[in-house]
Order: sequence, then C-alpha cells, then structure tokens
Amino acid sequence: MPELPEVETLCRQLRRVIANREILSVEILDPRLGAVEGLTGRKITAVTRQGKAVEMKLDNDARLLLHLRMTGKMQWQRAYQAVPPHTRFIIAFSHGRLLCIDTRRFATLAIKADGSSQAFVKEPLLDFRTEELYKIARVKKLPVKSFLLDQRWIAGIGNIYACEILHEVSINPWRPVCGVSLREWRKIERATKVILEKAITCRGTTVSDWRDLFGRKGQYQHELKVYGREGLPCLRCRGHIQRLRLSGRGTYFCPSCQKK
DNA sequence: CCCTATGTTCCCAA
DNA sequence: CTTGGGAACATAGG
Repeated sequence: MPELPEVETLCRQLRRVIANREILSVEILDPRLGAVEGLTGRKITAVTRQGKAVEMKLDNDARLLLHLRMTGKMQWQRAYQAVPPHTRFIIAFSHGRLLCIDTRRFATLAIKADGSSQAFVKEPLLDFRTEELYKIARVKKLPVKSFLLDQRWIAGIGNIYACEILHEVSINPWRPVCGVSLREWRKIERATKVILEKAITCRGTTVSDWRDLFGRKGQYQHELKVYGREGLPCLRCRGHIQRLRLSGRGTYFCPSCQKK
C-alpha cells in the first residue's frame, strides 16, 4: 500500500523517534517473516528510504530492511497500548516501542550484515534521469504506466501516483512508452516531483487504511485528480474519469484529455 | 459467492 | 533470449 510519499513520511518520523536509540528487544510475531538476529543492544544510526523500502542502519554497520508491500504499517507506542490485531513484529526501546502491523502479511523484514552493498536505487526526487529513461523507453512497447511502475527504472511510484502523474501530463496510460517524446519525459519528471513532494507534505494518501507512524491519516487523498474518481467529471476538461484494468491494476484516467 | 485492494515475484506463453 | 500477462502470496471489506 505505501508508495514513495508514505514511506518517506515514515522515514522522517522514524528519524525523529528512534535515531540513536538502543534496541532493547525484538519480538517476531509472524513466523512468515523469519528470524532477525543480532539487533538487541544495537543503535539505529540512520533511517533512509530506498524506493518503497525503509532502511535502518545499525551501529555495527548492518542494515535492517523493511518493505511494507500492500498493507504494512508502522506504529509508535510511547506509552503502553494494546497490541493491535495483525501486529507482525515489535521492536522495543526504553522510551517506547515500534510495531509493524500488516493485515495481508506481504511485508518483508531482512537484516543485511554488510553496510556497503546497497542496491542501486533510481530515486525520482533526487536523481530523475530523464534522458536515460527516454533512451531506455524508446525501444519498449509496453504501456507507459507499466514502465512507470517498474521499480528498476524509477523507484517509488505505485499505482495511485502513476495514475496521477499521467493525468497531470495528459498521457494515456496505454500509450506505448516508446512513443513518449523527450519533451514529454521532461513533463513527466516535473509532474512526478511536484506530485510526490506535495504528497509527502500531506503525509501520504489515505484511501483505505494507510496511517503514519503516529496513527494519523494522510491528506493527499483530497488532492487526487483521477485515482478513485471513476464516473466523476475530469477536473481539467469536460470528460469523465474512467477506470479500466491495465496489467491487473485498476487504472483511472480521463479518456478525453489523456488520448493516446 | 462475487469483486476489489497503495506491491513484488514467479511462471509461462508468445 | 526477451517481453509481458496473469497468478500467487493472505486477508478484509463491500
């Protein structure tokens, strides 16, 4: 469920709460996650985002990698609160505890001993490589939306923001990506940055159950132009928003101002 | 019972 | 070999 803005929101909040704090204990409640050894007594020295994943660096150079997938959430409990249903692991500190709650149990947690072997992530906010993307895309026939969702090319865009970005730049989601001009790629770059940064400012999009570290809803759902607006009038033209399936994902667009 | 769901990975057919 | 589509993963809600 969380895309880049939601994960970025969590990372910023985690930095405030657990940076340089010692881990007292780790309790894995879902055996599906597997064992995570060697965390007790360590301090978390940095929290960074790699695409949609949270990376927590430890003071022994190991890294804890968390991917929330579809329904994963993190919750900070400062004082005692009950453990909510679907809690998958708990990391305890002296000043509170961090819970991972994940209804569908797709989230993954892993520890990497080496601090150096970071996967190379194409970060759209800091390093949007427009000309490189244009060159890669120029020879691919798949729909532009599928290309935007491929984390190998741009890391962090998911279904909601892909729909929003393509609407903003008036490109039809089914357009073969080889047909996107360099000029249009520059528009995609601009729209991606504007939309993702605004969504971060709003602490993400809550359309169903997304909550930030402190249990609050995001606010970007009030800014959405197409996602979830099937049948409603387009906010830019006189069309009405349609929802069709593209590679199994609900795809919202305006057939009137997003022509192929 | 049906369908839907903010993600990723694997399998298989073209 | 590459490409792309669909299923699978697991669960809740409409």
